[in-house]
Amino acid sequence: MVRPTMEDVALRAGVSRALVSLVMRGSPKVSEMRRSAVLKAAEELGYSPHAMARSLASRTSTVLGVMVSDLHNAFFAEVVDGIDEVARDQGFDIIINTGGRSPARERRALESLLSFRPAGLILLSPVVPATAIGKAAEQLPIVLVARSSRVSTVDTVNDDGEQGARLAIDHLVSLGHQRIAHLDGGEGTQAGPRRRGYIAAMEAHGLTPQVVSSEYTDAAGARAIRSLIESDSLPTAVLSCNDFNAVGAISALEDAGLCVPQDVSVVGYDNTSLAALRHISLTTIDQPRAEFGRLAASALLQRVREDRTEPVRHLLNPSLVVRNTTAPPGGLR
Amino acid sequence: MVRPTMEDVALRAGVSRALVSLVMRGSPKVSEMRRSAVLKAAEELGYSPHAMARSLASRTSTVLGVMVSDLHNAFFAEVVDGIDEVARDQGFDIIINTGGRSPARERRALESLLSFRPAGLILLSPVVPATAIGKAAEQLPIVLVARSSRVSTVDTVNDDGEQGARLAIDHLVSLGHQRIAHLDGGEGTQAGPRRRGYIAAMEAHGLTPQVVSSEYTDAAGARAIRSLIESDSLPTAVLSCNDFNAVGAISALEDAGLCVPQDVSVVGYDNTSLAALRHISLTTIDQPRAEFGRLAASALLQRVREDRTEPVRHLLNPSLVVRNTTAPPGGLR
DNA sequence: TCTATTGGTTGGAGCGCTCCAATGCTGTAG
DNA sequence: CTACAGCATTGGAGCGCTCCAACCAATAGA
Repeated sequence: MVRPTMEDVALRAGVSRALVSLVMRGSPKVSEMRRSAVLKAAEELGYSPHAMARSLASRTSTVLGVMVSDLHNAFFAEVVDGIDEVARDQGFDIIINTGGRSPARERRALESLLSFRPAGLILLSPVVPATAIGKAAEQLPIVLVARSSRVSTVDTVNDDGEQGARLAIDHLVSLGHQRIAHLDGGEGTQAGPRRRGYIAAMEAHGLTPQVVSSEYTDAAGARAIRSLIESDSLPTAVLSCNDFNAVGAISALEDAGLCVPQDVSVVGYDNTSLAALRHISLTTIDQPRAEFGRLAASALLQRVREDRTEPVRHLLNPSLVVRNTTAPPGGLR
Repeated sequence: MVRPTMEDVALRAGVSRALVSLVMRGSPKVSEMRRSAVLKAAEELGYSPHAMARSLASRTSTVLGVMVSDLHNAFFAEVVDGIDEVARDQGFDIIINTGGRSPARERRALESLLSFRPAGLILLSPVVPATAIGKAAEQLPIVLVARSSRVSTVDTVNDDGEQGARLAIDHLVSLGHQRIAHLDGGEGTQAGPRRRGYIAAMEAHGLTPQVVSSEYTDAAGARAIRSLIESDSLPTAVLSCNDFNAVGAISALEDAGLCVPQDVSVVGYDNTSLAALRHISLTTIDQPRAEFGRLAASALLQRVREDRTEPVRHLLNPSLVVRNTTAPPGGLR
């Protein structure tokens, strides 16, 4: 249960501790002979450097902290993939912590992450108040994903929700739809831009927007559809606020004996793994999630290594993924 | 960008560094007067202790490392919730790292986690070779979740896959099914117990097992069903190795013009959020995921704090969740 | 009065490492 | 034969903290 130290390796290899340190950091100014002797000794002892001691001594860190607001959401998993890719590439490790969707837990997670003195922090869709972020930003570089900020020490990476909604509407209109409702995400993150984009796109096409209040869940999507059917105002196409909502909408439509997409077309948003399931095969809007992660990590590393100080604001373009839930209205082809 | 140290606080409060240390650790042997002076100075300076320096000096850690083999799988999110709950309760922080489903990345994640010298490690369904785990177990306590081990220094938390499969078969048999196939998970974790449980349950009912080779994906589930249809050996019910596989099976059945559950019943395994979607509404086997996490964290902390040395093997009981993909065979009701 | 005892406080050593100035060593030029 | 690079190597200081033995009143007991 006790790990060997640099001293142990040095002793075994018959060199000084400083030399072992040089070898471990891959310094070129070490003779091949010593290097191999040290590596051999380290191998035999099962030695690996103590990251904390290293960072303490060097007053630098090769760790990026990542706070994920909700681990249950696969959206973040792909962002983390992107972060991981870039970080690993540049010799950085990442440690993740989760905020569990509550500001209190998130605050604690932030504290915990900070106590490791990482080189920087990436916050995925955090819900903590802006002041807490601003305060942390005084201590280290911070990048926000899926949340905006005006603090100049903080970089942000977001998708353009308005454009995403526009893509969906353009697609539906090009299929021949005129009556297109939007099942709205209410207070949910990013619901605002999507709604605005929907309204703007409808008006640009000379059509009347029809916003139906709903939420980011499949139950809410089903409820919204039922209310549309009851009030006899079912359109020929629906843009849901996200994929879950869309799946709920689809099942409510099928329950009512309607066919998707022959009777009603449905478009989701987010392109979660759900949408790709052959059983669902949902037309949806894709956000470049891995790209979010890559950009976030790159932005952070620029601050860390290149001392950039002016803030970066990435606004990425979503894209349309056409699957089997959209077709021309009235079943015509 | 430079954080104050204990020295700074001591200076400001007019006391020694050691006293500040005592206050920070909540020692009772500090006079009220000094304590408040120190806390005030710390507050004013925005001081918070440096976790790494602390752990280096004390040769102990209040951090638990968690390696999640696949962040995309919501299964793990709930386990992490359970871990987090217990750990936080006992004053431990957790740091998460992801293996990205590849042994190489997982190995790296393990290394990275170890370099922080946490008090212990929880590995969620790891795919690294047992030897790597055994080696790590020489350095710190390790708990494995959803993977078994014979190493005596390693604790394990698993669900009883055999029992889960039995529950599913009993349910189907009680509905009247006689011909029930198992879409097998192949090399996947936990596929073995589930297969064994299926075979044992079938034989216990005097029925002939029919194991179809498949995988943990929806595409594989669909493929398996198509092969059954082609070979004209489609049973009246199917037990899939997991929910994804089941969803693939369902869509292949529907593509073939068959109705679920009227023509064929389908049971999944895992009770992922997918299964609960009304559009899918899958009968499946639930594992107590948060309980996995709680037990794993408790087991680890017992090793850490109470020096337990004999291994613990938790085997939790899964339960059947009946939804809308199972019914009596032949559509009879 | 002197010695124990106690509760509060302190300086110093040391955790495992990095960094730096200094050292030894070879080889080549003066 | 000395001088001087140039390179490989080393000891020591120090990162921010904890831990421990020592210390210092102030009070209690003899």
